[in-house]
Amino acid sequence: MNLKSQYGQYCPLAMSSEFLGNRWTMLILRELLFGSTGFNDISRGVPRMSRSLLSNRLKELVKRGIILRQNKQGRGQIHYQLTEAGLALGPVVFSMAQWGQEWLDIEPSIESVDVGFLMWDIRRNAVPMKELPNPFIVEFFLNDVEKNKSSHWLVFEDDKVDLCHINHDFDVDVIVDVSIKKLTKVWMGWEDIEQAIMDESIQFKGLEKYTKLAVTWLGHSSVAQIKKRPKSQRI
Amino acid sequence: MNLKSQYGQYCPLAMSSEFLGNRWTMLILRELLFGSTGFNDISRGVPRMSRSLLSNRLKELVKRGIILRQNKQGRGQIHYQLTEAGLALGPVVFSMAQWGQEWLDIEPSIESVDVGFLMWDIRRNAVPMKELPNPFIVEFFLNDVEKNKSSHWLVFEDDKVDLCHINHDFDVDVIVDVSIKKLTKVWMGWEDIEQAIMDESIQFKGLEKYTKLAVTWLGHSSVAQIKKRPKSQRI
DNA sequence: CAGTATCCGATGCGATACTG
DNA sequence: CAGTATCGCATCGGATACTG
Repeated sequence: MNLKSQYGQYCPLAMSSEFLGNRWTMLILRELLFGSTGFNDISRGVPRMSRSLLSNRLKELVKRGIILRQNKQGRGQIHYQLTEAGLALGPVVFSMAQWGQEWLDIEPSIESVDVGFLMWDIRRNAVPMKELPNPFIVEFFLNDVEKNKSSHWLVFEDDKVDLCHINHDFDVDVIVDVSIKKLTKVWMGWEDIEQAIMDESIQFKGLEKYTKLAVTWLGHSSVAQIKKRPKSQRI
Repeated sequence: MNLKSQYGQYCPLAMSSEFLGNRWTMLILRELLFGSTGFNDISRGVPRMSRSLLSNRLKELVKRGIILRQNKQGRGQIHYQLTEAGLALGPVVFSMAQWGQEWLDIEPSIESVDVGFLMWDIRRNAVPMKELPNPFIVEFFLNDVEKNKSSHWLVFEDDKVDLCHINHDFDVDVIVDVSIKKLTKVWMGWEDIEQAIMDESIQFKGLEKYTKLAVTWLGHSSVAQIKKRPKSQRI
């Protein structure tokens, strides 16, 4: 962990960049800002990051006063929590995400979407609804993904949402049949989900009283409401 | 220059971080946003960056659509200019600087201030005034800096401000006698300049009609108006 | 669950020297 | 002024295996 100044400038931008510019750090902050507190939860949000590096980064953030490492109720349950200064990084993280959503071309990013990451992201923003049974179980069948990774289950229970990659003989209420690229696009707000339902590139199979609410309980990315620039202007 | 995706996430934050997180890139954007267009001007804003690396970064930014490289009026005069997407990064750069100004402890950053960088920064924000003669020449004498780097001249002429490190037998109007740490602090808004004038830790020597305007023509950092958190809360 | 230790290859980047 | 080419070290970080 490198805490010494690389830039040698008193400029606050330089001082902030000293650690915000480190590989993975912004993404870790995103996870924390979205509410993850456990090591494994954070790790699932940055699946390509090695756990040892995540460990180092978390230590650095503790040392810098961005997060606290707390051992709640003994039992090795560690909680990472943003300090007030860490919480104040929200606008920084958000402005960078907003710029990306507005200006960046999407094509490169959907070439190799990590299935696990997408599902974990969906779990995070899925919306429990009182109109749904308890539990309410949704199976995602990603029809263009290799077999052993193509099925995922979202379990709505007691106002929480869990994610599972293994079939536990669930009593599935709704099946979502869609390609991973299409799912990414509609969930990110890059394409209109109503249109995708119309042309059946995404299909919700189950009782109509549940499928007609799909657009709500599925949720969407927290930047989905930010409009992309027209294709010709993107970079 | 690495344009391939390191994070493998469609998340716009990850996509943006792919290049905004690169060493020096945010500082280069700061220079461009503040109006530098030439290679050497940009380079003076990032004095510890090697020129070959700056060259590479600029190329990358061109490739990504953040800046344009234009050869104005032939004659090898190259201008780097932000595209619309590049300009839109202003809020990102600013939010990061703002967070740093608000939350970061200043002590580490003033331990080893680069004199050249500070003077270049001051030049950028100095304010030409109609009440001043033309030219108006200010000598900075940094009384705690080694002799061959302690004197700098700011030349206000025709609504432009130039900086010089060599004594050209100037007709100096005002001499500023101050330590580099104190100058940094007041210029960054970390300490009150009026107070520093009172206790004579900064001294303006010259005709009173010019020295009494010093607080104005000296200017201050573009984040100086952002209040720091009380010392106890800083990190 | 929440990490740590070690290994080792890739590459980032600073230094230096050179060009039109 | 505006770069480019080359060298070589340092460190970053991924992979793997192990721990309480």
